[in-house]
Amino acid sequence: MSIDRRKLIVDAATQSFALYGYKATTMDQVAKLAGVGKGTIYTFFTTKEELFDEIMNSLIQDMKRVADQEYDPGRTFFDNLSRILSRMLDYREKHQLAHKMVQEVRDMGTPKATEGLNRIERALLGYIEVKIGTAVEKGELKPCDPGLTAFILVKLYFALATEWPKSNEPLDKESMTDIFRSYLMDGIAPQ
Amino acid sequence: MSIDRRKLIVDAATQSFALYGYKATTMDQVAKLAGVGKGTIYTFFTTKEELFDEIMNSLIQDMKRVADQEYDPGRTFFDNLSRILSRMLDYREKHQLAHKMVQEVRDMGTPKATEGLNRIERALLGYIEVKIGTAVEKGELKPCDPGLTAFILVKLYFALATEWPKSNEPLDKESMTDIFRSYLMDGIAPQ
DNA sequence: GAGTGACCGAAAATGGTTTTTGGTCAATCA
DNA sequence: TGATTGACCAAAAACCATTTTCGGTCACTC
Repeated sequence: MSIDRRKLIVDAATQSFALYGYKATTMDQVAKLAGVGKGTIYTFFTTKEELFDEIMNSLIQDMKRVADQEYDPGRTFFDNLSRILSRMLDYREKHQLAHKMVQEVRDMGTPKATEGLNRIERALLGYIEVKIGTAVEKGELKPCDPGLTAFILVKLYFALATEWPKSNEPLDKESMTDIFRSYLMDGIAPQ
Repeated sequence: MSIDRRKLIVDAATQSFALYGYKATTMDQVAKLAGVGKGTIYTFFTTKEELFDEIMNSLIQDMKRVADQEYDPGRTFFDNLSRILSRMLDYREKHQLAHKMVQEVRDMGTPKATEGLNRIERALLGYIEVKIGTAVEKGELKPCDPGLTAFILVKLYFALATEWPKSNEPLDKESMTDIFRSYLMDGIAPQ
């Protein structure tokens, strides 16, 4: 059996997207990196977009794996939540491809990269939504709309982690957990 | 006493900024609209930016006036809060100049327009911060960092009002108030 | 028949030229 | 004589014709 050309292509493309971003990686470059003719790419993927989509799928799967690693059923919902969200933020910063996407969206607004980031966000929301459903069942949370609750928790976490520091002292992980607990678990009504 | 040229200029500039945005209004145009020579503008404002800044000051002052109008000391903190925030959102949509700024930032990212919107946001945060301080004093809220709390409340409100509808059914004003009450007043911990 | 790379049209980058624009200031009022 | 003006300037932006790049195809090769 000959070498797996498909894998060669996907690996080369992953590397190129991570290094140069979506817009700046060319199909010629991917072909050369993979050591295959350009035409060969098009026997596996009909367009550059489709190739990118597959790679984004893998990225999302990987993030899910990492999130699962962080989850500990022995801990409370909010503890797990803030650890998972913190880990996801970290992933976005440290993982080469994810980081490049963020940068490309910020600096050039490439539509396809934006779409990719949106898919990641939707996947994260879906993931948290499930965890919320479980927490509600286990009685760790009041009954609530899991979709809406996921949205609130994720948006708030990201706003605190990325926008708050723009005009204030950054919050460390523990403060974030405390804030989440006091504002969202207990509420800020007196008593 | 001759006509108030300064006012002529400010009015003309306000109209032009509202109609064409920051980038697309030229000092020549403002001069012509105001019916004065271009040089005259520079006897009152050293740069286009300074002229714009003064107009933004007026806008912010006006928003504050509108917010104050919405405030009713007889109502609860959360009721006032969500009515004020809803009114501010509405203002940004309906007020010609504010609306044009939002559009210009979205479509072209004009730095000076972005700065203007940031100033508005900071002013709003400051305004809410004061209201929170009062509410804490009156015992309507637990003691908390008013700056942080204002950030959380405003960010969450705007996310729910502008981002949530992108992939969900929009929330009407009453739902928003309910959400705020149940998530932030009472918290989502059981009991 | 799997694999390739020369080739194609469309889109984007390039760069040199023209136009616009924020800001100045000598001339001109009043 | 101090307020007002608009021709003027340099720098930035807009334009536009030309070239280059790039995603995708397909006749050819092995």
